[in-house]
Amino acid sequence: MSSPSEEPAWRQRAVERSIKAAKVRAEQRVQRFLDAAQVIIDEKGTTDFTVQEVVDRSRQSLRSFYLHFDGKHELLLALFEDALNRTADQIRAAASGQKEPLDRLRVAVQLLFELCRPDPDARRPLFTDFAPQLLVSHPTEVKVAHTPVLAVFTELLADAEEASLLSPEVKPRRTAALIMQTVMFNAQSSGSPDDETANPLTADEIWDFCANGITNH
Amino acid sequence: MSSPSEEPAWRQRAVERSIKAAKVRAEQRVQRFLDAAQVIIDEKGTTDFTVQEVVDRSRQSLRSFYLHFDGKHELLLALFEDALNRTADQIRAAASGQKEPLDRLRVAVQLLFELCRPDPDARRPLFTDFAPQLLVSHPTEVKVAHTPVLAVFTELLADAEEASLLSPEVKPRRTAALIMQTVMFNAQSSGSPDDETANPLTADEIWDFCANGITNH
DNA sequence: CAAAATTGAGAACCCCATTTCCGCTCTACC
DNA sequence: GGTAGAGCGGAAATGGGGTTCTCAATTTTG
Repeated sequence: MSSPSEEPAWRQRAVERSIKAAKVRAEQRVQRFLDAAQVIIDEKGTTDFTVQEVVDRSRQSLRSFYLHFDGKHELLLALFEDALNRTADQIRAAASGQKEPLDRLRVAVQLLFELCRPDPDARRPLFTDFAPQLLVSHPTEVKVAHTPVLAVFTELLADAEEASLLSPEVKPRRTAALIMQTVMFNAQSSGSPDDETANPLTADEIWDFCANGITNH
Repeated sequence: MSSPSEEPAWRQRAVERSIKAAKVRAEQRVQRFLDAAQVIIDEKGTTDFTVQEVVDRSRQSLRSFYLHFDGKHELLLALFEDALNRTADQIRAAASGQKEPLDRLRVAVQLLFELCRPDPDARRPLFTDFAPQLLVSHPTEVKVAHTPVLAVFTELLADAEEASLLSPEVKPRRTAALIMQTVMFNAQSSGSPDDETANPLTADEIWDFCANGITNH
């Protein structure tokens, strides 16, 4: 009786109009939570905040928080997705500065590497803290969040393939995922650039590794 | 007066004898905790156990647990180290079955990949759960725990280098770390083999990636 | 304006790691 | 052989944090 297929269009529209206001309000509240969380993260340089802090900062209530989010993890995922979207844009922009497909790819790899590297000064614990944390608790959602960055690399690889710059067995889509994860994870466990330990992996090294492999041919 | 330099050797020995028994007892208790934890992990196929469970299983007490371990993380690290030691041995053994240096390396890469891949059937959540979890909380210790596996790959790469099979710019030690992490991390986020999703990365693919890179040369 | 839905403020609940308290037992040392 | 002390089991207590619940105030809707 109330199946969508039997709902007259006019009713749909009426309901929607009625709901729109509420929807806007809800979105505003959600945004306030997100903004508050982002501010806290920027301040503390870590994702070790409590839900209570976010609630206080956004001048709302716990009740409201759990009304809009399924839990803390959804908040984290939302922030993570935002960050990855921005990152994807940033990488795309940087890559577009190069003419040659392989140069574009190189720039993309090196930038992603620098962005994911843990740097105590730069305030971006999204990758160094969120990623591993969420990867444990919600691997599927994390993969989805990676999509925009993955898309950039897929494009870049497709371009390179079209220019016959890649080995014939390289499949752009699959290799894009391979490269992205290789770069991101290796960046995270390479000490920060100013670390004195023996392992400050460089962006060049990782690019050489991805591009040329290790064999002597 | 009680400085070590003034302690006569006979006293040192006497004390040591006296302490040895206690030490053995302590080691046995520690081992019972470790065994209990391992059993629970094997049963549940996850590392989501509580300290209380381990205590009950080992028929000891919470008090005793915190007397022997600084906290849950030490227990996890201990298990993780054990697992990585066994893994290193296993890889070394498998690799030794091959004659050619590059074949040994390939076998090592492929085996490590399979071992780190999340397989619901195989009971080894050490890599899929521990690693990310500990990497967040105790990155330094995790790196130390990786040492034995890293050593295997360093040897294999050194062999290959000696046989002039590697590109000249490849540094065995650094590249070993690069390969190990690339393999481990990519394995963890590649769906299990029987997964229907589009991304069941294969051991061959990751080997090709590491060995040959992506460029067309 | 009245009914209904949304919020706020805060207490309450739960899970779990970690600590603490109280006896008991076994070891070490005289 | 006996006694002080360390080691230990059992269980209650503490504490941090996420999540839920209660109730009254407020806003939105009709």
